[in-house]
Amino acid sequence: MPELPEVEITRRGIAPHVIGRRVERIDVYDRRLRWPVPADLETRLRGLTIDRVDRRSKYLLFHVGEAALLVHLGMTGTLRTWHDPPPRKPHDHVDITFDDGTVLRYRDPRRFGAMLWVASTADGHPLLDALGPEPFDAAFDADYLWRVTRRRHAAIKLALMDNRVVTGVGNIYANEALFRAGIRPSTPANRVSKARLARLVVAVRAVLEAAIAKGGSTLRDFVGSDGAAGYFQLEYFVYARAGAACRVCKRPIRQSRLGQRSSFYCAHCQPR
DNA sequence: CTTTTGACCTGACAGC
DNA sequence: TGCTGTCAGGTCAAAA
Repeated sequence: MPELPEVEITRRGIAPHVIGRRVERIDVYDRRLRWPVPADLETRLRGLTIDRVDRRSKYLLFHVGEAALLVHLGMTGTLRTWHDPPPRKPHDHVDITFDDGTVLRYRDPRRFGAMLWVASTADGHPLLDALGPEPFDAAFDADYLWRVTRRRHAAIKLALMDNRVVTGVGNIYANEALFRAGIRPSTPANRVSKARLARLVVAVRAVLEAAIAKGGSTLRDFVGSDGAAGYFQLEYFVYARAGAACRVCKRPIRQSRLGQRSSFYCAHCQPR
């Protein structure tokens, strides 16, 4: 579910409730996430104070001194804070209780998410070390995109969704950004001109910013840290709109498949 | 190196 | 009311 905007919404919602708070207890009800929740997580984290909450790609990092708790929401994960949490429901896998009684609850029906321990953020972590630039980094520009796509013959949409190229862009926002940039998703990456890559950089940032401003996208189950839904799905130009009229030219939106993911585009607004 | 495919897991929905 | 098949926001690992 969550792409960069939803993870960022989660981060902003949670940070004020947990920064400066000391972890009093950790209850892991089900360790079977994408990787098992480390058996020693409780003993490592208990008693430590959260200094900062960062987002890197779609990962959240709860910094505690040199170390950090790393959380990924997978496809269906949500993190919510409660002052007085309701009874645990199925798929509520972890509760972290702070010294002021705040409870941070991790829920993830499909269990594609992760909760791991990073011993030293200075030393890096295998999941973080190979990541490309953040979309809002100055390093993500047309020259950079041009350089890293020279040997890529596969579709530009696959490059855009590759976290080594740029982080945080998933299926929804890749489709939306390519529409805004007027680029057909199936175009081989190395055949997109530098001028159009420059448009793509602008479009990626614009769509992510707009989504964050709307609280992210709630398709099935995403909610922010306070339980509020997002509304950006109402502004989609192409995603999940197969057969519907293009908001710009009124021609039908088409659907295809690239790398086992649904792709949506307007054949007129996104010419070959 | 790039590219493709399968795998992980649950729930929702369409069609029979 | 079942049952089966398909699809879903992610991304890793293996194989080509």
